[in-house]
Amino acid sequence: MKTKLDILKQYGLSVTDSRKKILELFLNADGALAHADIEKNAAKNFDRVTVYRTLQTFVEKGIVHQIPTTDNSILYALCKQNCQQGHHHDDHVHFICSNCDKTICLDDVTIPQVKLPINFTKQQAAMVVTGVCEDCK
Amino acid sequence: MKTKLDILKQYGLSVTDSRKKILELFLNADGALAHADIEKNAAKNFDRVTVYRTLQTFVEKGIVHQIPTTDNSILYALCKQNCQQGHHHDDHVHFICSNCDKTICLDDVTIPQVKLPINFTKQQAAMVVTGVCEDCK
DNA sequence: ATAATTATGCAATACTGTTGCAAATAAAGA
DNA sequence: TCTTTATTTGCAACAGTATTGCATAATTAT
Ligand SMILES: [Mn+2]
Ligand SMILES: [Mn+2]
Ligand SMILES: [Zn+2]
Ligand SMILES: [Zn+2]
Repeated sequence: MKTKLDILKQYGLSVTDSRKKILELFLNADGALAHADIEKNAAKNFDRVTVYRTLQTFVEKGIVHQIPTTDNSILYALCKQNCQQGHHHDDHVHFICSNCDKTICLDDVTIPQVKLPINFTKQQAAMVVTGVCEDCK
Repeated sequence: MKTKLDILKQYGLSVTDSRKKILELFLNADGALAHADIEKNAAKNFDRVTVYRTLQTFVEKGIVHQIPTTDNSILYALCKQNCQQGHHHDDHVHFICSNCDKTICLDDVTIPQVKLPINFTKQQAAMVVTGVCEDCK
């Protein structure tokens, strides 16, 4: 089984308390986390700034990916595929439950292709579906 | 031709200087606008708070819709279809150009259906594609 | 024209995110 | 293991973003 420590080393990061703690939060979470969630659960011991910097590092390294929202908050979730430095393979759909507010990576639901107008070139695509999740059904 | 005034009346809003001005900005814009854009162009005369409240009202009424981003900013764009109070028909793809940074409503590109896992119910879907736009090609 | 309703501006306040720098910690090398 | 080097952290200061209550001003309805 892959430990927090393994993951940090695998991505070439030095192993520190805050990184271990924040990574643990992701491993135990059943949905995506907002900065505020992490701050609430981890920042008792760590400075706010450290949380910002850790999340930024994790995104850069490809340990977590970001999920866009329309409420001025970014959500973060563990990358499950083989994401690497500056190259995410985050082609799955995200689901936000309007009842329990959890955001879930639907790792098996691939973002469908779309035909863009002529002269538009695609680099990345994100898809967020809102609705009612299986638990709230 | 439908004027600013018509639009405001159509949605049951009282006609005020700030609403007219902000609506004008949207009508003249060739892409989506961030709060900051509006503040920069309109807030010479209006208070910041008024911009917040106006955008909120426009979203509620269905005059503009929001576009999610991963940079802690919300973008707003005019609704072109028949959106109404609390019921947006915003089923088109949004395109963010990584070169010129403009965000464009691809009104003719419909968000494709996705098959959700069992016991998940869909309410809304948003899709944001990044890449290079026709002007920057 | 007047009254009732609604929107605005202002001030205060809270929340969110960034930067520089010194101290602390971790990794690399002997 | 001890020492050196590189990296990370916390703090403080600051800038930017968003929300609220309330008095005043503007708009709409009568
Ligand atoms: Mn995901
Ligand atoms: Mn749009
Ligand atoms: Zn739910
Ligand atoms: Zn462009």
